[in-house]
Amino acid sequence: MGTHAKVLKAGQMSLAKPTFPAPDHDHGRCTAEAMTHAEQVCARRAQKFTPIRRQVLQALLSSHRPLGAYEVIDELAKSMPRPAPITVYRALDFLMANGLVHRIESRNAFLACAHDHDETSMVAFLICDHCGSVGEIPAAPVAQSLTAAARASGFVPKLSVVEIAGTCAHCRK
Amino acid sequence: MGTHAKVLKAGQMSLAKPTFPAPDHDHGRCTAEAMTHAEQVCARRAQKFTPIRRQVLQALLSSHRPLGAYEVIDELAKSMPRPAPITVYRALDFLMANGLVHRIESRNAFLACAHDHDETSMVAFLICDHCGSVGEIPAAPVAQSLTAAARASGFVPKLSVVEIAGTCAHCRK
DNA sequence: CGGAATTCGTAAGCAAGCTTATTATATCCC
DNA sequence: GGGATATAATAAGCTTGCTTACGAATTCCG
Repeated sequence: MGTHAKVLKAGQMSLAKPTFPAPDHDHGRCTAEAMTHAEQVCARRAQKFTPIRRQVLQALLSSHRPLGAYEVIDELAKSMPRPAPITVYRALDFLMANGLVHRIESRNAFLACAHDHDETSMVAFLICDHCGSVGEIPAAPVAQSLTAAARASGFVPKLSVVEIAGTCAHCRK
Repeated sequence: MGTHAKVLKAGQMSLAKPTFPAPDHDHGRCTAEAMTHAEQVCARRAQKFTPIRRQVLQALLSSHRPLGAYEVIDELAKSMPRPAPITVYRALDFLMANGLVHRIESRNAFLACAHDHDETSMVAFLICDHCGSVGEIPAAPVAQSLTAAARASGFVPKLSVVEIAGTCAHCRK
């Protein structure tokens, strides 16, 4: 069997790129794009994109797998004196506050947000149990029905966590 | 607010209660019910509802708030020699395997399942940021659309985590 | 009864996640 | 320049979540 180079049905939602990164995609370029996007976001908001913040984001971008804080530290340690936890946590807080990084609750881990999705719209995470990589899918319609159901019981939703574990297309062979 | 269709198997009670527990509800009775339900489930499945398992469930039932493993230990320590972590984790595993307890991923905590909901159907959790209590809402329709969206990108979902943080009706005053 | 299987207790330990406290270094802006 | 403000580094430590290893107790069942 050759590569199951199945072209993903692009008809899905309103997302240009495939929601799941192909294992052979041009990762260098995809991280570069994410970095310039981060720069733009920070510039627009007059936030300082300092070296340590940049390096933490870079570490997270090194894969499409969520990394625990200590994994980030290990990653950074390869190219600089090992940073203290607090240093990394501060950078992560900053990156999350600016929508550049997501926290994957069910894994206690952090994921660089690869796409430039609308900040207000909700996303769901697809977490592959096999290769560990994570895809994002827009979950606006889902969010709507969830929100409606929640409100029906007098609950005012603020933040939603939708994380789905399973097997991604590339590992399902 | 919509009345969601209740398709229940014989022997199961209905989901007639509000999804969120009122602060002044008859908690003694609600835990008693949950205990007898647990007994029935265990009996039906020929599982042993041992004292320690019973006590762990009781501890979780002491509030509608999810408790961390160590909080459970603290709770148990009030009425017995402090149990070791492994003891509690074993009981929790058992209770989860039998659908009597949920794990709240975003909190690393455990919650006694108050209602007797259909085991196959999916639930979403509403977590109040203020009082910490948790309500459950049926999320079958949501699950369906999520699953469909996931499959569209070649992903095969196995386990879904839907946890919504916000403010409950009783704290919103 | 007596062996097998399940459950429980004891003891110890480890890694991850996150924090507090304090001092140093940039950066901004007047 | 120089004070105020934001950011980072250093150092230390705490809590929680969870595990391994192993022996004792209990229960099941032929």
